[in-house]
Amino acid sequence: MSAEVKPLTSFLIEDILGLKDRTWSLQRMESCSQWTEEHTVSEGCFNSDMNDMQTDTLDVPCPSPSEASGPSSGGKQKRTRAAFTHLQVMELEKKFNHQKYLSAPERAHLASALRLTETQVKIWFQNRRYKTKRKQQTDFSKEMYKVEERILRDNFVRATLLTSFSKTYHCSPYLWDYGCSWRQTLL
DNA sequence: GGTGTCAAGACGCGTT
DNA sequence: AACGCGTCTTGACACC
Repeated sequence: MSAEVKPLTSFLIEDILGLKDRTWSLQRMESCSQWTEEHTVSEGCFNSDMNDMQTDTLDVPCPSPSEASGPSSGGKQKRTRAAFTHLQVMELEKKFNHQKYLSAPERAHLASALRLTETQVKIWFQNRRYKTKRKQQTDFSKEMYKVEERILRDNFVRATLLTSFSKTYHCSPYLWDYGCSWRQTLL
């Protein structure tokens, strides 16, 4: 790959995926140079069938704590956070958009194709479902807030108009049902 | 330093 | 008992 192309492809992928804020992602894209050389970012870079995926172009993720090598040299071991590559996240998202739950064989298949552990795939889907639910809840809350706000505003306008009307025509709006009706009354 | 994101930990629950 | 799930929290990391 030429030196001019690499940053551009990296930028495109980060821009499309909205992941510009991660410096490690750029570094990881460097190691996916073979992939960026041969493909453009669009639907169908990989076949949806994971059998056809180019697994050799996938970067290896940072080891999770459980996978971290060797016992700690006394005391608590520093927890490390695995950072999945763009390609791994892309494929996971693609699968998630297609189905929210995976069977055991599907999970095993996806895990081996993405070079992740089954647990990592399982946890990713778990977190992804929770994330979706949380977003739906916050969106709903925002919508409800807007509705309530509109109702309050409408009520205020109605009350103001009613007060103005009663003052103008000397009619107590609260006495209409008690014989006042639309007749003028002396207040 | 505060904040947002994300993988993983912790916990309780239901199912087999 | 083992497993997967939902839910919430934690710790690492990046950005401002």
